[in-house]
Amino acid sequence: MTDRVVNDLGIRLSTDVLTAAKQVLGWRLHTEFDGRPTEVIVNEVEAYAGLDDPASHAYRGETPRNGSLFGAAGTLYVYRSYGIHWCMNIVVGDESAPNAVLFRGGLPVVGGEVMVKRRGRDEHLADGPGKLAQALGVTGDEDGTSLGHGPVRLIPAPRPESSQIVATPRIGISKAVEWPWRFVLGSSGE
DNA sequence: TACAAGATTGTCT
DNA sequence: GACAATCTTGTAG
Repeated sequence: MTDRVVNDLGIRLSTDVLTAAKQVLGWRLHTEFDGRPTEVIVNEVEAYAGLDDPASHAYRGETPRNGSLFGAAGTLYVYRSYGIHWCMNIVVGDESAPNAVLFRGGLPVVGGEVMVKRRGRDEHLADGPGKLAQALGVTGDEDGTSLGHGPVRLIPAPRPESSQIVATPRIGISKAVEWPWRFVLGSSGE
């Protein structure tokens, strides 16, 4: 195994981005802003392999925009999508391998009312990367914070059976679209 | 300095 | 099913 203890998190996470992506499925994303906690179970992710992945924001090297990607493992990378939405990633590589796992969706378990208020609707609360960030109240202000002790935390959970993990091609990208690096827990994604 | 593209979502037809 | 919204970054001239 290539697992190692991730900075600040006190958890073991593989440095291999594909393995790490499958590891975080079933884990919980917890945020707390203004004393209002929210939490979801991660059920959809995508892997981005930094310098080796044409679809990754890190592919062209470090810029002010993607600087967090080149930070320590366990760092939260938040970027603006299409000028409107925020999307959340966890960095799982290191300075030389800016790998990241994109959180694409989750199941609300805590703070449902808060998420409904933030989203302005009571369904489809977190079934997309932009929706997930909005439901959890995450914005660019949280970019670069630690998922171990920042306002956004990742909580490990027992790993689901591998038979419950479905691999499919990634969505919404124009490069390396055929790589099956999107992982969905159960059959909820398709 | 100007322009094109992007890891999306919500609304309208 | 098709398209508009919206803004930051990267690239070309």
